[in-house]
Amino acid sequence: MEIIGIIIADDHLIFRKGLRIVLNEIPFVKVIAEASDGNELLSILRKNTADIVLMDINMPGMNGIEATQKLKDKYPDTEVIALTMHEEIGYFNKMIEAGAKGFLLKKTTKEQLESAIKAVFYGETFFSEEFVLSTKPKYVAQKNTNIEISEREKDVLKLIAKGYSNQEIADKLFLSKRTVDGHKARLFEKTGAKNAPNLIMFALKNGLI
Amino acid sequence: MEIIGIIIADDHLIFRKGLRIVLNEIPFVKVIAEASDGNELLSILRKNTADIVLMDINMPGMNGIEATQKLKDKYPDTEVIALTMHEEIGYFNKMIEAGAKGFLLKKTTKEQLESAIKAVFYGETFFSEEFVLSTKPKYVAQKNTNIEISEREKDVLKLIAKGYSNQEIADKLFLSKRTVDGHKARLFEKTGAKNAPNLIMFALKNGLI
DNA sequence: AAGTCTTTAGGTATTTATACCTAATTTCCG
DNA sequence: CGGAAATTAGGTATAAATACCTAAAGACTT
Repeated sequence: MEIIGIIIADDHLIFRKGLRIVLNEIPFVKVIAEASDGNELLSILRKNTADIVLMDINMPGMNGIEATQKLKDKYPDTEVIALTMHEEIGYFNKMIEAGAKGFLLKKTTKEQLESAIKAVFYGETFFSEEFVLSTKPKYVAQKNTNIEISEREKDVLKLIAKGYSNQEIADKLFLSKRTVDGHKARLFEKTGAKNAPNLIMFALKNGLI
Repeated sequence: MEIIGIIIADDHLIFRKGLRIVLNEIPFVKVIAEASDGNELLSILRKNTADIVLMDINMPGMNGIEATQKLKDKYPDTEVIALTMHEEIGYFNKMIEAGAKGFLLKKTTKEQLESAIKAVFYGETFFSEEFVLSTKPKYVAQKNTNIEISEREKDVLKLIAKGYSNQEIADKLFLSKRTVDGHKARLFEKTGAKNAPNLIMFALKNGLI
């Protein structure tokens, strides 16, 4: 059997180490590298080839969804298996759209990991049972509430959360106050929030900040 | 330096393995055993003595809070450091009451882990920064900046979060708008928030709503 | 090359929020 | 009972936010 080369992308040091140990126990698997966020992953991929990336979703800097999009764009032969917490199940939809071929919960077993890696390597998909069972209704419900917040809008959002006025935000980002007004108006429109406090509620509930 | 004996209690296989690897890199630490839930932990303690238990909160069977209570009851010299996900921050008080002496997020660093183990072993307490920032500081390091929010203020706070204007809140609570203005001003004063969005941030971080 | 999206920004008007005052009831605790 | 805190609310001002407009430059896609 061929050796399957794997890269781990996760911001948890402890999780990375543990995953590496478990993967080392699988004979046909070789761990090539570890990345602590999306940017590091892409930088590793410029020098190394991997068959599969085991990808966390919630990472600082570039998150798993964005990293998966960019990865599939540049290296379509490298497959992605998402490794998520139960709480991150809401991102299922986005990860699938980004190109992930497998989904496992972080409290997976060695056996399940082995099956998922084999399946995805040979062109199939693999979803852990817990995932399929607990996502189906949410998958449908999530689709129409799929909100895309641009980078600049996120910048503004974070500064609103810190308590800055539109003028102060404009000064910090070297923009006109009117531009900030505009970004904010678009945020209201996209999220359906009525005003700034409501927007913050929404953003925190949906993991936007 | 003495060798500090540690038991890991967590239901995640991968997390246990990773934690063991990281702990093995700390020279004065020895991992005695791993338990996958509270019952297994207590059964291990009947045959072994440990200085510190690194305890997950959310485990099947007996959870971390109950396990900590029973452990401190039978083995008062064994200290507990909680290792939690950010989402489990709400159990902070219960774990403290149960007798935990330290709190770390699961995405902790080796350095923080080392500091926490040393501190707790020598009779002190250790809380990771994120915990201190996002929980009520009444238990943490004698900082008595305890914020008391009255019932009426909480009512107003919740309606702000839902996106209502001061006038709308007044109508809903059968008050004058000026009264709502007043409650809000007091909330700003008490929390140190600059404005409404900032207040929502604060409230959510501190479990006020 | 055409079209879309993002980011930028201005005009104008209105609504809302916030600051800094004061002060009357009510409620609760020692 | 007495005093502190909570709840209520008004006056006056200013600052800020939000609602509608429009529009141009740059990035990105097909």
